[in-house]
Amino acid sequence: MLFKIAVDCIIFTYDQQAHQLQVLLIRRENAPAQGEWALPGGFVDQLEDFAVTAARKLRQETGVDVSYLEQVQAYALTDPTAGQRLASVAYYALLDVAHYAPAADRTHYAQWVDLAQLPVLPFDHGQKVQDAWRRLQEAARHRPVPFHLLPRKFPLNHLQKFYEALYQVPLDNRNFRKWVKGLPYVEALAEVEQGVSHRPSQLYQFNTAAYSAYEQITQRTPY
Amino acid sequence: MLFKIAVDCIIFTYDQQAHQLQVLLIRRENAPAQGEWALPGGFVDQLEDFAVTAARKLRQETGVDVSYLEQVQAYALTDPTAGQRLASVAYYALLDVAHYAPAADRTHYAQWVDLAQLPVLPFDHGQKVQDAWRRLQEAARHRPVPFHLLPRKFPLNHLQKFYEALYQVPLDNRNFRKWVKGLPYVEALAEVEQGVSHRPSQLYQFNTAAYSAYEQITQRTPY
DNA sequence: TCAAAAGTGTTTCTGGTACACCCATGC
DNA sequence: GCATGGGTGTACCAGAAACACTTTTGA
Repeated sequence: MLFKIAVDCIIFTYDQQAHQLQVLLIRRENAPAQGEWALPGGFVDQLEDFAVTAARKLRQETGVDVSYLEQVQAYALTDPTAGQRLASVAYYALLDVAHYAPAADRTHYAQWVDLAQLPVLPFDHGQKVQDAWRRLQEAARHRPVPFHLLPRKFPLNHLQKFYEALYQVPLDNRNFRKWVKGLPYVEALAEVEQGVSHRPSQLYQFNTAAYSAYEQITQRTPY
Repeated sequence: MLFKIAVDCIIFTYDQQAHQLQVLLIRRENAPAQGEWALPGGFVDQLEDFAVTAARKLRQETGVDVSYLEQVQAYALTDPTAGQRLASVAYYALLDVAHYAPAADRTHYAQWVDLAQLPVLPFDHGQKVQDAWRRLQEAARHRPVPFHLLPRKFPLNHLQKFYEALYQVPLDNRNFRKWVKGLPYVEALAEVEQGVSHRPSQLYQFNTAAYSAYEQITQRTPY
């Protein structure tokens, strides 16, 4: 039994204005579900790892390289209306919104959509988004996820807002700041925000080298 | 481009005598890698969810239903010697060793092998075992994994040995017992072990209802 | 001087870790 | 009575959680 295999990509970004995680959706140009909003992706048409396929498709869609790409899982399409055997492998990716804004004139083809306000998606795309989100939350416990989605220099409050959006919980800002300051790989800069009508915030940045060192020695307790 | 899709199963069990996690391997009856030890599995030949396929293949192999089945991930076989496009989806499963012992006369076809002493496996099966093990370790932090692999009634020390095997670290038994006694879903029985030449150990069992209740209220802290 | 958001410390509590000896049984 | 593995408690420390006011800027 032979299958066509699709890769579906859940591309997350973070909207600093709205303090919301967003997902990139495109309007499907072909049947089935033509004209509906759905996840970007495409069929595997080369002999290569699925991650490579996913990265390639995304580069075609957006013109940029995503900075983080992980497999969610594989899904069998149990309702193959087209009479074809279909399987799909979902990947989630992170993309700084500043690096990719859908062209204004193509707004009808690709758009960032708030995770909280997703339309009903065709096929199993809704499920895939949920699964990917869960995976992203899990990944962010062990890995420096937010730095892919924030500008290089950011104030701590933005970082906090990001975590609040990711986990959908409010965080205590004093405890949060204390926690971040204990991380050796988040480094305070001498710089502050400019031109705001309130006390300017100090800027921080992610330190890759410090993170590598830190990663080496990190161990998790069992059970 | 069309693919054949295989499911590969990493079936874990726990050997109480050796205090070792084990994986079920079979001797491949067909080329490629004919006669070598490899993971059980087979090609997807029905229109159904991959998990269902995996469960079916395992029932065919072992004659029993596994009690836990989770997808690891999908892999593209990047070196298709057969000239065929192959993909595979790995699943890991848990099976109480008491429920399935490979028939003695078929020892050459299926066998439990210590995770610590795996032979070199063909294809990417070695990688898959490692990935599955990692996933199992992760799952055991949040879910009552061990109870699928221990007899219904067990002494706490066996539970401890299981965790030591799973995470490959020694645990302090006083702290471990303290931890377990704090879990509402592990319930002490009035019964003790019989016929051992040392102090008999008290038996415990997993309480499904208590676990369901506990699961509801469990929340993990973000970041 | 006001509005708006940034920033700051202390106390309490909980859970993790380290550590050494007595107990019940069969032989 | 001895060998074998089962079973117990306490003190210390680190990290999480709760909690309210002052600071800096532009308008």
